[in-house]
Amino acid sequence: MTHIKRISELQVVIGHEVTLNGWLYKNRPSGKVQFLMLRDGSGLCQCVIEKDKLPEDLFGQIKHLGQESSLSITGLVRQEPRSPGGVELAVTAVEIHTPAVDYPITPKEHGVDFLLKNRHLHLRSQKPWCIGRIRHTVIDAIRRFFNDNGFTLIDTPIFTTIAGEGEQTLFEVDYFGQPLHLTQTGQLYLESAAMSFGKVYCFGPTFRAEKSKTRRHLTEFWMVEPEVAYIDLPGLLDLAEEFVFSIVQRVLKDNHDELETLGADIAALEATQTPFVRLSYSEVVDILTSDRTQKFMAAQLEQFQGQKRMMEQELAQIEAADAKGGLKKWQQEKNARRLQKIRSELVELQVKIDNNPKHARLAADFCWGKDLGGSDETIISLMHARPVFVTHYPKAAKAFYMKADTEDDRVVENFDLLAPAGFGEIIGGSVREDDYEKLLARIDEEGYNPDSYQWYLDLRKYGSVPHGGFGLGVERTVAWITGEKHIRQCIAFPRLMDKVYL
RNA sequence: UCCCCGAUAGCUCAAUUGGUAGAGCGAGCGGCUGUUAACCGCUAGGUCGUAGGUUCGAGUCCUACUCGGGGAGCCA
Repeated sequence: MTHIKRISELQVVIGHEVTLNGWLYKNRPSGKVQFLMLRDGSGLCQCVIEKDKLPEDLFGQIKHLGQESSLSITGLVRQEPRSPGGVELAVTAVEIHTPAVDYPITPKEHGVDFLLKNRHLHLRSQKPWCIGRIRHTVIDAIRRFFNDNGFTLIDTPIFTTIAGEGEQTLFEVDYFGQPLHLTQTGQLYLESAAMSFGKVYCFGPTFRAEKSKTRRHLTEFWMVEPEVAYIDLPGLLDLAEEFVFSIVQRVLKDNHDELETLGADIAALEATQTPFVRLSYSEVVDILTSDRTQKFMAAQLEQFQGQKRMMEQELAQIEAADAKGGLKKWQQEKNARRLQKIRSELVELQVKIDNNPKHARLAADFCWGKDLGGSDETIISLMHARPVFVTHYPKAAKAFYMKADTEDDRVVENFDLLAPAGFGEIIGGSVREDDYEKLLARIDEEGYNPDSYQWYLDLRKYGSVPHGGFGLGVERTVAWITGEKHIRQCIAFPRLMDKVYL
């Protein structure tokens, strides 16, 4: 009796005959034996076909199958260390569903633009698949954490009537003639829910119309936002710390293989232990403008230039060897591939070398009162091996609803969490202003219409309590954990500024 | 909006100071019983992003435009 199995289940059915339903990832015919790499969505498995085990015409047909042809393969499961999952299938029967011809994405390298234009197909490749699995774990860990800690899920609206932090960054939609906006945060709605349930969270897509074309920005991304009644800033930091730690632990436990395939820095993730670093904004300003930062940047520049020299040396050596001649064909080809790789790495390195002095200058010239720029966050996070909390930003640089610090009225009780190794901000959060008069004054100062905020002000009228929360960007978190440079790889169908592919 | 870089075969990239467009991968055919981005032989595949200009001659130089990448500003 043959059972249909998924590749991820094969370890427990060694010695049995099973059927796998999947797609051809790679075919290596070799005379009288063929190695089919099959993927079925749960993993990869090598299937070995010996010529005399199948009808001759079927064996020939399989030999000419293109990548991504859909197949059902039946065979005996046996241990084989040379196969990706440690087991392989000794094939006894093959059913071809749909042969594929000229699949555009090959196991070789492709450019960013090409892959995004073919995102619907690229999703089948190893790298997007691994990232997708890790994203799934991250989201599951997020829900588990809040559900297990007494939080109630509240689904806040996508169409919103009021802005969280300034209206110029919102997408406007025509709602039966009335202008509404796509949500950029569920926070204001969540605050009212917190007064009902105590501890709540929302989780969904969020939209920003900012003209930001960087590796950290999407116009549509997913954000989870907890909001808690009766909490202060230290309480929020503890919550965020425990929360992020739990996500990292879950990914390490559930997705070790995927992290390895992606080449993620597993040791660095394991080193992400609590407590995280805690700095105030003012301390960060001191660090940025200090000699220590200038030395740090200079050391980094020196390191980049050292790498550049080494690469240029290798380049020259290879070119000299080529010019000398007498190389075998395979050596020439190997050299050509290496040259190509070095050249593209040199371009990337040169950008870092060019940017270093600019970023060093931005840091040195930083004045108290400005919001931290992307490069400033990068510098601070590069200087620390653990995530860094930055607290107490200047009031003027932050949103109207943040509570002023009781000791220093110039700053608010807020925090950002910077992921280590230069990834930058993954969380922004704050204690909310809970005093009716102070909040009304801030709304006036920002020039907003108080009528629009009537219901929000009501929360301060009826049993107001200290409360606060934060938002964590899912794609940024996934990018940090997986080691991806650009967050567009961390969502299935990314929406970029001025660019929607599919 | 500004700055830098780029656009050559299906994909990734070469092409010496302007002189007959190449390679690898992929595709097709053939070979190989243990392959791991396999290997070996053969074949097909191009209006060099678009438009104009300089020149005996332009992939290469000049101008404009289109598209893409990176960075800045702005922001999660």
